[in-house]
Order: sequence, then structure tokens, then C-alpha cells
Amino acid sequence: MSANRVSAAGKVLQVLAVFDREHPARTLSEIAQCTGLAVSTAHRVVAELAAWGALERAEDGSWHVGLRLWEVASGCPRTQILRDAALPFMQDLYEATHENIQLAVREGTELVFVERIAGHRSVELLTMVGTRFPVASTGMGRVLLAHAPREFQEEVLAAPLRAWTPYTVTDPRTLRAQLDLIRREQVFVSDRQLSESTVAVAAPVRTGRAGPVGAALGIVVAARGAERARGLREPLLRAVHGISEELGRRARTAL
Amino acid sequence: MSANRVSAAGKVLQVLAVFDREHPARTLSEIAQCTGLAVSTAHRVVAELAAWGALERAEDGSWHVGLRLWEVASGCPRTQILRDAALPFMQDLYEATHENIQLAVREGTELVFVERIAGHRSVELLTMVGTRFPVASTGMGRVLLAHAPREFQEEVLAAPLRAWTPYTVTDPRTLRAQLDLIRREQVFVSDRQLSESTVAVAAPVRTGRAGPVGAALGIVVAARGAERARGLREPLLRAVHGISEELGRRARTAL
DNA sequence: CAGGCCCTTTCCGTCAGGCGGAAAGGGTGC
DNA sequence: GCACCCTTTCCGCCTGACGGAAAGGGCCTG
Repeated sequence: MSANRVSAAGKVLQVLAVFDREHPARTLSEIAQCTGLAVSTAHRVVAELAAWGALERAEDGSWHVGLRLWEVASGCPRTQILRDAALPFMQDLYEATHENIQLAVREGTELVFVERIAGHRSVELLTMVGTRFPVASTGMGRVLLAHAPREFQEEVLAAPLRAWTPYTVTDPRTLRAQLDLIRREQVFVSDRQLSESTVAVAAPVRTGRAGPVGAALGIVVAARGAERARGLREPLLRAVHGISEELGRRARTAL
Repeated sequence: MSANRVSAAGKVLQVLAVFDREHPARTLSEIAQCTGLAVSTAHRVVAELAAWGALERAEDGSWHVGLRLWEVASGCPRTQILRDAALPFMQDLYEATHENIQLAVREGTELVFVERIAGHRSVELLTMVGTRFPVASTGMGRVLLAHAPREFQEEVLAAPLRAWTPYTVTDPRTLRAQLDLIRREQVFVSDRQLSESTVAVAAPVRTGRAGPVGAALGIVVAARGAERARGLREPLLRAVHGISEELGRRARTAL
């Protein structure tokens, strides 16, 4: 058989793509199965990746992403620069609130969480660093969507919106109104849209004082303590302004 | 010409390896140069990687690591599990001290920084998340070395030790004594070994209460405020014990 | 304890797809 | 306008990637 129209480089990427949040570890035959590669081929590719350090092997024989690949990828400028600029402000915000502080960027019609601070007293969340969500599903995503090019907004509004809770806004018209609201107000409160037990407060991070929106910062609190959200507005705004200026400063010196 | 003894998968990895902390962005010809690949080959490989999202292109035409690769690699269990277990304790420690809190693992004879908390009031450091250092050069590294298999210790002690400052211990005999000390005491104070302006306090993180040492936690303070180090002992110990137990709990439930 | 099942590893002959030299294309600075 | 450098495309040759097959090994079941 040879339903194989994938370049050698493509095979490497296929193998890497097999590892995600739900499957951090996989066996050789799983890898072969998922990629559609012959086991012998998968075996060779995996062995080469492992020799380099991109994959590592657990005692039980299963494979997982290796430290070496993590090192290379952790230099990703999109996350690295943002993270460096934002962390001190996120720390301040955490210290003031002791809630979950999250940082995310938009990638197409999805939201990718880039950094997160959580302590012992924070609410448990289902989001994790490195995971994706539809951009319309979260408060942070809607903030990014509101400041995204029109085409993206239309693309998202055109698609059916998933209801995660009874409160999730799924009517495109209502969502459109929310996006308008977000652009007027700086801060957006997202009430139990993704989970019944959480309320999020989110604001846009810019590059420089008035530059383009490149990320969103959010605080997630328990829904039962939702009245707290009001008091989070000011500290959140201070943080996003601080981060935006810091990003502007770094972008300028980089040129 | 064809001084080419590298498999197709190897070429992909060669290209990825070209990106490090000193060179987060590179042009096509740089990539070709560094890997020794023909430009046309490098071009094809880079294009394939970019199509998948492993590489992205800046406006100036240079290439850098893409968000997609970062996502996959951020699932690396070695860092992910450790990070998740340690972060809340690192937060507490940061809040109590407002100093740099660092988490690192050992990879062969080198130290890799896995996580770092730093706020506005913390000292500027030359270490970054995702960077490597010789294991003997830092306080955290020596803690990991002290708890590493004998063979590694001998390997490191046999090699010449680099002097980063006038205070750096380079005599194998003195270092050996330090390693003994580390095993007796739980906490190790590393005085201006890597930089003249910093003092580090480090302790080992275990898997479970008495499991193997898998990481090191460290606090870095300004050398001028070195007397603070004494007071950091107890909070640091509390943190490493908390993390160790949390790791033990997770490892057990994973089985 | 034998038998069967499934996953991993190795081997090897075939042939497609990767390879790189060369040349065209495009941008910039002197 | 010319020269230089970087990027992109093209194409014919040939090598090294491919996958079927079989051996090896661990584990459960009857």
C-alpha cells in the first residue's frame, strides 16, 4: 500500500502533531495509526526524533515530547516577548487579587493561552497554557475578536456558535453588540460563558500606547463571587496599560 | 557537492536546531549556512515547516519558531507536570520574598531552566526559561548534581570548571566538599558563583516525600542583600516540600 | 505451560521523491 | 544604472526513504 503523498519533512510534522493535551504520551503503534504511516516508517522517524531529543521515551515504552524540542520552541518570539513583558504585571495583579491571571493570543479563529498564573486560592480552570479555544467562546477571545480585522469577525459570526453553558451567547446579533461594547468600554465581563462556575474579566493588550491589539489579559473568578469582578476593572486596566507600554518600548528598541 | 549524510527527518531537526536564545530569528541563507544545506533544500524544508506552522515569517522576511510548534512542545510532560505542581508554591514564595523564583531540571551535565517568576522588584538575571547552563556553574545545578548518580558527578568533576566570577569554585576538591554539604543540609547558598551581583539559595525537589530528586528550586537575590538569604531558608524548604508532595500525589494517581 | 495476541524492531529490494546546481527574480545601496 | 545579495523556481539524476514481511519479546488466557 502507498496512500502516501507526504514528504519526509511532512512525516516528521505528522508525528509531532499526534501529541496534544489529550494525548501527551503515545505508543509507536498509536503514532503509526494516527499518522497513517507504516509502523516501520513511524519507527524510523520516531527513532530519529528521539536521537535528537525531540521525543523521549517513558519507562513503559510510550513516547512523549522531549525537553530539547521544548527548549527550541520556548524561544518562540510570539510567546516569549509577550511573556517577558507581561509577567511582572501579571504578578502584581495576582498579588492584588489571588485569582487566575491569563494571557492569550489569537491564531486565526482560535484563542491560544500563552501564560497563566494561579495559586492555591484560585479557582480550578479547564483552560491550560498551550490549549486552543474557539475565539467566540471566552471573554478573552471576544476581546481579541472585537479588535480583529472585520473579515475574521464575520467569519466567526457566520459559523454556528457553540453553547457551553445555558448562559452562553450564541445569537450572532447579541455577540455583535457585545463586540461593539468591547470596543467602547476597555474591559469586558464575561459571565459564565464557558463554565457555569466562572466569570471572566478581560482587556486588550496593545503594542505601545495606541498600537494594534496583540493579546488579551484576563482574570477568572468564581461565579459565586461575581460581584468581585467590578473591583477588578481598575487593576486589570492598569496591568494592560503597563504591559502595552512595555511591549511598545521593546518593539521600538528592537528596530 | 554532497557532503550530505543527513536523513530527511534530520534536516528538519537541523533547521529547528538553528534557532536558539541568541538567534530567535534567522534568514533563509543563515539557515542554509548554519545547517550546511543547499539553499534550495533549506528553502523547501523551511517552506514545509512554515506551511505546518512550525515556523513563521516576520515582515522583514526572517523566520522564527511558530506558535504551532510552541503549542505542541508546551505539552512536554517533563516541564508541564513539574510546572503545574510547582507554580502555586512558587507564587507563595514570590509573594513572601518578591525575589526571582526559579525552577530547573538536569539534562545530562547541564541545567535547563523550566520556569521562572520575576516581578518588578526582582533582580535582573542572565538566565531565562529554556536556557542551559553547565550544571556546576549554578547553585541550583550543584543541588541537582549532588543528588545525581555518581557517574555524572565524576564526569562533571573531571572536566575543567569554568570561572564566571572571582568567587566561582573551580577546584574539584572544594566542589566535592560542597556536594557533600548539600546532601547533608537541604538548602545550599551559592554566593556570587555565576554573577558578581547575585546570591542564590537552592533546594532539591523530589517526587513524593522521599522519592528521587527531579528538579531544583532556587531564589536569587542581589549580592548586596545577601544577609536576606538566611531568612529564605525556611520558606524555600516549605515550598520544596509542598511541591515534592504534590508531585508524589500526581505520580501516584497517574499509575 | 502452551498458545495466541499485540506491539516493537530489524531487514532488504524497489523506485519515487528528495537533492542541489543553475538561473531567474526581486530588492537595496552605492 | 550597476552590482551585490537574498530568495524562489526549475529540472534531471540518483540515492536513501519506503513499507511488506518476518523475527523478537512481553503479557494475558485458557
